[in-house]
Amino acid sequence: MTPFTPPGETREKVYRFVRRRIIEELPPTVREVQEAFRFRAVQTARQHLERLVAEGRLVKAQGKSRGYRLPQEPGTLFVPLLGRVQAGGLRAAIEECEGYIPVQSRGSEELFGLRVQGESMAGAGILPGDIVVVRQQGEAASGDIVVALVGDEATIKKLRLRRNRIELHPENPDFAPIIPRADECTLLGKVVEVRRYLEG
Amino acid sequence: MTPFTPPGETREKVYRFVRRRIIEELPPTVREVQEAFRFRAVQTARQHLERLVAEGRLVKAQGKSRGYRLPQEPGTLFVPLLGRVQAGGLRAAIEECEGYIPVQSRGSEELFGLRVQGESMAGAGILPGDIVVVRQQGEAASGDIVVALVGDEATIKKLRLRRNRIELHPENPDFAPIIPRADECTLLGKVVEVRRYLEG
DNA sequence: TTGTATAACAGACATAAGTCTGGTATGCAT
DNA sequence: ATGCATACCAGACTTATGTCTGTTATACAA
Repeated sequence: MTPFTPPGETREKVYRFVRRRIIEELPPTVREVQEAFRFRAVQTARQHLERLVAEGRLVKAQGKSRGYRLPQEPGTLFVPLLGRVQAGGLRAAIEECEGYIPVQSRGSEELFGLRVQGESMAGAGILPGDIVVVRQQGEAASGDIVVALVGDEATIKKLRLRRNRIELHPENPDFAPIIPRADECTLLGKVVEVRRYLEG
Repeated sequence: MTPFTPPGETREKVYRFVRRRIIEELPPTVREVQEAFRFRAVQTARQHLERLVAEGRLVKAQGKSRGYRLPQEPGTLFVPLLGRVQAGGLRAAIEECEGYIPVQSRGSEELFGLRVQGESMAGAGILPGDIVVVRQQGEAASGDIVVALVGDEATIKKLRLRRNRIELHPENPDFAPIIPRADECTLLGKVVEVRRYLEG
């Protein structure tokens, strides 16, 4: 009645199935697992699931339907994609955003996406049309790639902290560093991700 | 018995509650909505939910538990992130993936993520450690950036179609083009997106 | 052999959760 | 008033889903 299966092999497949389901749509019910693997008994699916919980590979909410979850969720959130940012208005720019893009994040940070204009960071692999994902913060470390409002337009540069001033360095020999006065430069945030869409 | 509530006000709150629950953890059951709003009847929660479905702000899977979902609005899907792909095994590599990343997609395509190794595409802004998102397809156009299995390892190059052969061009003068025999080269897919995580 | 462990099955029970019928109260337009 | 719509409540029915008890089969080690 029971064709022999190597220990753990089916459980491994069950784990992958459940993980995929949790990430892509909805955690499966015990019976959905049963059906996916053509088990003739619900209990077979349940045993595998409970075993995975015991091993710490899944966690569950006792008695709740679709209660199986991954131990630590990836945490995806949608951030506004801005076309450009002009003087005074990060707030305004977010209001008038082009759309939203999915980003993985621990959740408590304020992020936005910004479309890159110009070649000044080409040496760092940041090209015109790329999208940078920016975490809003008022300070950054030397060497960070940042978005700063200089004059009345936002720009992406590498930050250098000097004795008593800051410098914004392009990564392209055709461009010169910017050395702004403190009162004409606002740090909007730090670039945490770069994206390039090659289609559409 | 019924303190008057402005039309639609509660429903708006229900919508926000459900949306938050769907995005952050798990779609709520009807009774969970009921309890969240202290409705004394399940039906009250149900009416709001069904109304939201009728308005197109939610979709539901009839009869299934936790069946309320957001309309496919963001069109986001999670694709497996592969460390490396070796001879024969895109299937195997997907089974043993490192994790999943969120990608925007129309849905019907087979995508995967692949970590970049080597400097050979630096000229196109594709650097070591970057992640390329690849759409699986057996053919591509001249000029596309593709992932191909040459020998026993996957490589990322720009495709050139010639009379009776193909060429795989790096974007870096330090590397030479690859001109594979047809039987030793398999096209895995086309790069549709490039990502670089600057933190973690 | 015996005992133990894993994998799977059979059939049920209990509860969680979706669905339904009918009712009350308030506001608004006719 | 009458009719209609919205918001809400009561209680039940049905199905989905989690859980339980007990059984069979195979592999392996003492």
